[in-house]
Amino acid sequence: MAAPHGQQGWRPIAERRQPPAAGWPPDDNNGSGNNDDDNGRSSSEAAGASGSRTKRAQVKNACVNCQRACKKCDSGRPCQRCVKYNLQDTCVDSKRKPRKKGVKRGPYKKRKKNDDGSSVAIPILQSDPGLDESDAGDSDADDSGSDTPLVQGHVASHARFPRLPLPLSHHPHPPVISVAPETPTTGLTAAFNSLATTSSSSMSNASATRFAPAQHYAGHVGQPGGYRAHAPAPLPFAHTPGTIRLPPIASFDQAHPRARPMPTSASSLAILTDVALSSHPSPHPTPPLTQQLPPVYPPYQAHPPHDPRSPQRPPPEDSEQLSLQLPDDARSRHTTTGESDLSTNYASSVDNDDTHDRDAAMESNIQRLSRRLRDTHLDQDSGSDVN
DNA sequence: GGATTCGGACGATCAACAAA
DNA sequence: TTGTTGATCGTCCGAATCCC
Repeated sequence: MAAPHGQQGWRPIAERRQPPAAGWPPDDNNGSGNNDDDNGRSSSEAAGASGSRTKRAQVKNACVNCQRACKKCDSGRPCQRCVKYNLQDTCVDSKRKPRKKGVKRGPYKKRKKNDDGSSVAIPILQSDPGLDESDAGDSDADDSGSDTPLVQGHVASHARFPRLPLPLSHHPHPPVISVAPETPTTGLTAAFNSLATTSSSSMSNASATRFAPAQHYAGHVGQPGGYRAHAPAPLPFAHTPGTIRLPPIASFDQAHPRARPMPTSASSLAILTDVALSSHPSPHPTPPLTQQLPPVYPPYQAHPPHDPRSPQRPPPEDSEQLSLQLPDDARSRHTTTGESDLSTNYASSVDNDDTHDRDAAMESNIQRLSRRLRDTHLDQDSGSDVN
């Protein structure tokens, strides 16, 4: 984990660019000779002896291996790092997803002319007195009244594209991040919304009102096409055998401490269920969820993601899970629509039949969990005030 | 000790916006 | 039409952790 601010070892970013006294550079670049940026300068040089911070050089397009490892790449193919790890065969440019179009941006800061003719931006005052100036013109999660999505601004790439908790080579099945890519208009989300409201009743009102509909994630974590090769795109309520995967809420909360949109999704149901069950152990134990539900692989894949490092991966044995796959072209169809409305939902971008099949399966799971959750509450909370 | 994970800072790009 | 702004997407640093 990254050391949080204030912990030993943390340095300001600008300071981090300064080479430590010894052991520099660490990690992959250590002694590999590829510590030079594209301008031929070493990183320590680039850090700037003058004290003024210099830009961090980055390649236009990292190769897929470096991208996956979040490590420095170079413009050569194969790149130095791939050569070092004997990955020349797979050292190819990563694909960039096209930028979204039609995203509404709200009013800009008004520009005011200086005496010298130059213009300077001045912030637009917001009608909400609770917003300080730093919020003005800034799409924050608190600007819930705007037509901009709740989740805006920079979100750590790992929050947007969660990475695998273990090396792929250690996974008998690919882990799946569970984030709902559907909108509240679907039966699935509607069902979950009601459950979320119900199950959050024991929370404080403040917490409960922070529940946000699923589309607040839809433009980011739940958006098809936005997943790294090693971070499979999600299906609602997907899980791996042996464990239910939680959505990257912790990451999201760290990135947006003021905006905590609880994802109203099947994954949140999993969280709520886990919380409820852990705090209110049922007197009627049920089998583990993972024994009740078949493994679900991410959309666009008929098989688990292939890891070049572990060539032998058995195909999924349960054919039922394949019925939950999305058509191969769902992704491209979605990303080429150019829809400006982020509520354009994932489900609507795929065939209705597929959506219905998927929703039906998902709703079945939701309903099962809903019953469990409610039963648990009824068993344990009878007589207590859950309002 | 090397490999991997992962939070998050930082950079590049470009469409939306505002002013000329 | 042109310059500015800010959202989006990508790179990769570096600490923590894993694993041989």
